[in-house]
Amino acid sequence: MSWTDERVEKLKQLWSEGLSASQIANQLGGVSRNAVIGKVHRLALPGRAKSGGAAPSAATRATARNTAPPRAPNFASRAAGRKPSDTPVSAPSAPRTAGATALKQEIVAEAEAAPEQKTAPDNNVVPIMRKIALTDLTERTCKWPVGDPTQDDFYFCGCESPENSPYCKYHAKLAYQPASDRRRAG
DNA sequence: CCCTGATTCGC
DNA sequence: GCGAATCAGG
Repeated sequence: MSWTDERVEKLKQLWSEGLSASQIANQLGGVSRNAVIGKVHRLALPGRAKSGGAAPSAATRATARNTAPPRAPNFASRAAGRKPSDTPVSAPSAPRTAGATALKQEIVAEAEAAPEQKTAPDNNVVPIMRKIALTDLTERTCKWPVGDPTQDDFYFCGCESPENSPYCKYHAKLAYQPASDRRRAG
């Protein structure tokens, strides 16, 4: 994936809105958080403000950096040692499309299509809902939507999900059940 | 462990 | 220019 004008614009926008690099990487799709940070630097965008008011500036950072120059393993090849844990993964609910609007629509659709949540899960009480916000979702948090996205009490499950699955163990079952079974599993 | 941004440097 | 590996820290 390359840095097209549009993607750079999105990057600038999200970064200025205070989203973290990993969150931006997720929204853009196809890039790692490192890529985002690297791009931010190349664009010379303002980094995240440091402590209170005092200006850390170059001096402080330079000093801190100086403490760790002797890095450069350089033995063999780094390429060989690279771990391919950079799975794009592309979850079903991955944005990828356009802006927040599209994202929200997608979520709404998903929420309406999937769970029947009921007000009383009853004997079906799910594990532990961390009740996290959209912006707190990561690759390993359950992205199961709970409630009405247009309501204030909407949240995502947020449980631990197995790295590849967009859902936690429990919600993965619900999500991937045949529609016929889902009717009563609610 | 999870996460954050910052930097270096092979590509 | 790009971004993984790494560092430094919460």
